[in-house]
Amino acid sequence: MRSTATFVVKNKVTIKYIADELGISISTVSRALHDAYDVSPETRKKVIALAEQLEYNPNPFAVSLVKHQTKIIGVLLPEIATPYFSMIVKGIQDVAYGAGYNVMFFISDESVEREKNILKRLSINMLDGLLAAMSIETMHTEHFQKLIGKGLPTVFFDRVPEDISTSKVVQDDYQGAYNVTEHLIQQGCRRIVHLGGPKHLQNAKQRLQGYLNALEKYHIAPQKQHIIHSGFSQEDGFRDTSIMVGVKPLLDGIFAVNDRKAIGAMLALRRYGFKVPSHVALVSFGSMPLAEVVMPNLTTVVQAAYEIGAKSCQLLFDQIKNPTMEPQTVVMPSQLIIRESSLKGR
Amino acid sequence: MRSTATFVVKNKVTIKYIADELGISISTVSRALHDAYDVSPETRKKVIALAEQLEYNPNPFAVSLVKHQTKIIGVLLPEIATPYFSMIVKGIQDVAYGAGYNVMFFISDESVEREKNILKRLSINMLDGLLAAMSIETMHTEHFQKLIGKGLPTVFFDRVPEDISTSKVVQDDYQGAYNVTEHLIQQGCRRIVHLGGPKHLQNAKQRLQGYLNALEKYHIAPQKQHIIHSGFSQEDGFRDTSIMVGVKPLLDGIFAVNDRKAIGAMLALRRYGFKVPSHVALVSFGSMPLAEVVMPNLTTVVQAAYEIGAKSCQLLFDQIKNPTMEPQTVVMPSQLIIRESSLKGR
DNA sequence: TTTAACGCCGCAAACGTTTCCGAAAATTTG
DNA sequence: CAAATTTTCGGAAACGTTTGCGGCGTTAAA
Repeated sequence: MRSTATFVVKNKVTIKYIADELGISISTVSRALHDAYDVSPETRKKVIALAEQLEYNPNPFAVSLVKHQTKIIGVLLPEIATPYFSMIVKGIQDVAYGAGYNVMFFISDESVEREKNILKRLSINMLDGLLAAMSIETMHTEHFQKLIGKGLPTVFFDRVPEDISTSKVVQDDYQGAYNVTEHLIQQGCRRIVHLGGPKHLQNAKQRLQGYLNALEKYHIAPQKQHIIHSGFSQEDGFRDTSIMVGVKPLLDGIFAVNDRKAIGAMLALRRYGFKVPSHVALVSFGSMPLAEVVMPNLTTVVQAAYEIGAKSCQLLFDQIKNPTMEPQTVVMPSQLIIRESSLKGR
Repeated sequence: MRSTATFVVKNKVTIKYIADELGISISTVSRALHDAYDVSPETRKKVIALAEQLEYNPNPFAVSLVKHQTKIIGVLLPEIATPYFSMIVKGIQDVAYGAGYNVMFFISDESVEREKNILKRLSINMLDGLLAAMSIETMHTEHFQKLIGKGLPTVFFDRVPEDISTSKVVQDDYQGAYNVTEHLIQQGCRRIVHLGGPKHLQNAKQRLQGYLNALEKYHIAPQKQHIIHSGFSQEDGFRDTSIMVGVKPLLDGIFAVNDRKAIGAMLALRRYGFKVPSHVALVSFGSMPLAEVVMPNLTTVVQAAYEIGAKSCQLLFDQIKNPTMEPQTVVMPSQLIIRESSLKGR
């Protein structure tokens, strides 16, 4: 026996309902609710009481329509299911929540095509601002420039474009790479392989440069065959390392561009009978959790993922508040954490 | 020398602008844009052409106001920075994007207080539906019930309430726990410790029950001192295991309620000189990546995190389309993946 | 030729707010 | 007591859409 379809009607407590209930006008209710001028204390009290009792919430869309602000920011990132990016998301989410903003997520899945579609679909007047990290495939940035040109406050983080002038938040990739390479050298490594990221990405470039400069500082000639570029995945690390173990002169250290790749490298080294760190010292860039879980623990330059997210969001709010603000590039300091995977000498 | 403040005005191409430009009325423009009746082919062509040229996007808020639907779903979860939940998020995001929906995220950070605040702040008419997983602390569910009572379509996943009748998506926790415990027994374990989750959580309960029933099946009397309940973190696993290694009769197997806890256990075992798996076999529940990265690789019941997210989202859309749909509970099958950490015999 | 039908279009209401402006009521001032 | 001022309020426009309805001009039917 089916009951006649009962349509659950969404909560209809509007400002008009309150006004009718109290026998006053909607404008008075509105003013009472924002502790504004032009309303007597008694009326205000009555309105507020009833609003609380009825659990009145203003319709955010109606408000947005007239106020031209949405209290929503967009976050566009290449992936979410890695510790690094999910930690960034947490940082963003925390400061946005604190500021009373809602967060809308978009994942490009490392595909420019999808990135473009997302931006196209994303109506500009839905967002007060945008936080973005580009996909690996993103070589050109017109799709971003168009949105920014239309007046959408934007801050890039991690994967930042070179040719757009907005605020940006990045890691100190260069210094981190320099330090960790220097550390390898001090451990006695002389034939250090660099498992690099995509060539065109700024942070990958910076890490490569840090590596090169550290070698130069110690008068070690960089070897072309010791540098290999690919993506950021564990599989990339595994494959590239499998190649590298066949290259002469034989490697004695690996600097991976990120932690997933380092883990791929570790697995490959084990597969081919190399011991870490005695045969090959291994270091990487990464966020915290992974590095402490593998055996041996990974020496890494830790990326302050949470802080990157939080800072980006803060910067975005600054710019929303003050649209004429000068673009600002924040470089988060990097910190070298030495663990077992690189400790040869002993 | 400062230029006079130039206020970047957001894109003002509205339906009205197009109408004026073409010398027709806004209603005609609107109808032309939705391939509706009552507009001549030529007019439609002109409108569409101009709209494309101007990159017209309807203001989603104005549309929402009149249509009473927002094309936004909310996702409330206890944390984002773990592989399990971030994988779920990816699943959600994928099907939502495919369906033309936007996703708004809220993180309770495992705090009921924050959970309640989020729900309170979340205006019901901003969302077409809600996907939710409860925080660890959540014992009562009135705050959810209130929203659902107001007519917000809701689907719970993973951390589901017992006392609310909505659609739910969960893991087959019982069967997974049974299988993995049986596997331990078949490996020769007889004194199996269970590192349990919070007692009141349904999935933790189910896993405990699977463990108990497997023991019973093999006529092994469960020992009270071999069962310990706490949270889900690596630290919890480390601490609990540190306690357990002092308990008599001495353990020979560990079944951890999730992978982070198992890793804590592994670290503790190593610290106290126990070898995995020869002294103590170790198994857990978990999403993929972590288990393959630690040494020895972890035997786990894999949680189909991506699928849980995707399925939940699908179910939510079904319910949005058909509000009178019967609530439905989907139990995702679990799969036991045997790796090194549990292989004693040999 | 008159009437009915139809294709195409514009008007206007509605969605739920905020806010400007003017009016009524209450109060103060001269 | 009249005038001026202040306090409190309601009307109405505006935000950008969608959509029901009525009107017009053209064509088909009677």
